[in-house]
Amino acid sequence: MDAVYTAPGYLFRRMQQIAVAIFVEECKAYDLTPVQYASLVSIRTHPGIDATRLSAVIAFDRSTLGSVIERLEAKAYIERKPSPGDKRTKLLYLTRSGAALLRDIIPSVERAQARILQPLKPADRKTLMALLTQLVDLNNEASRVPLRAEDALEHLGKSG
Amino acid sequence: MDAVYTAPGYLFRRMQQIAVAIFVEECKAYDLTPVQYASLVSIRTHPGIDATRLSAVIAFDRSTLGSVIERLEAKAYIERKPSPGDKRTKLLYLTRSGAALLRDIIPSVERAQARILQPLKPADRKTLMALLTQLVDLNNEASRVPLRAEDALEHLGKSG
DNA sequence: TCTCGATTGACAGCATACTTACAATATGGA
DNA sequence: TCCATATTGTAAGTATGCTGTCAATCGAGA
Repeated sequence: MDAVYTAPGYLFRRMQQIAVAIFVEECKAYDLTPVQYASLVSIRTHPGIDATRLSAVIAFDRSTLGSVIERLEAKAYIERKPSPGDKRTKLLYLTRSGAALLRDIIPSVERAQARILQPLKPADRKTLMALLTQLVDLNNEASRVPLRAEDALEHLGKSG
Repeated sequence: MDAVYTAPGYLFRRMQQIAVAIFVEECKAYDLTPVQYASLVSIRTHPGIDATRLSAVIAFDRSTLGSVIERLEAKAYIERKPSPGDKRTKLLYLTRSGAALLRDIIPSVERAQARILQPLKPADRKTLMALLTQLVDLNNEASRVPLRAEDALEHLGKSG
């Protein structure tokens, strides 16, 4: 591993940084980070989810997510309500303002996601995304916080 | 962008986290992070480089790199010497101990890099790496700290 | 019912990443 | 030579991302 440039780990780090830079640039009018955006989307999909389950649903670290939620609450995009059944957990809900933000920001997010892959030919974009999706899925257990979307939903009301 | 799971940005973030987790696991005997490793490798390749040029050579943020260098110096893997020509810059060199560490850690790093791609079929690994390399290169200017390997070397002694 | 083990949110501590700012120093042009 | 401008390292402030730990709470089994 003489030069670092050909190592997959190095390239994934670079791509992550590029993806974040593009996201932030496209969404700068909204002052929302990629992590905050993903959290909002998942809270909208699963209203009343708690922080631990949210961390499993988006595969983000539980400790980190705590401060992300704090910031989202400070910006009044979500609110935390005590759980009736379990005094330990706090349930997460989008506020009206959070729902509105999500509606407004989506075009910018889509533009960002498109820009990330834009330099490749359309066929190559498809190929890369297919392989990337596969690789993330197959390596799920290797990450510190594996994705547990299904399991997490088991414990919710799970109407849908 | 209803579900976050299909967004390239989300997938690159996940892969980066997976790659770091695998690196750390394989290299835990050495207590070295991926960023610290990349810095050491580049300092070995370019002895006497300064921090600003190093940041361009590996495309890491200049501010962040400051503390990375501090930690590497604290561990005695590198040393900083004042530049004879320029009182502002400090030149970076591997110590004997840093060079030894690099020699020892390389098998673990190679194992980590192989493990990252292992779940894919060999042909798919090649395809993914080719597309990823292309995409990083074509998006170079989009990142906050574009790679400037060539330019950076211009200003050095540049024996090789 | 009581107790032990697990879960939850919170916190401390470390390591990237990025922004802005600043003092010391260099450099090029008037 | 002098001065406006740029560069370098550093620092402060914010945001992930991870490791621990802890108290409060929960749940299951004796």
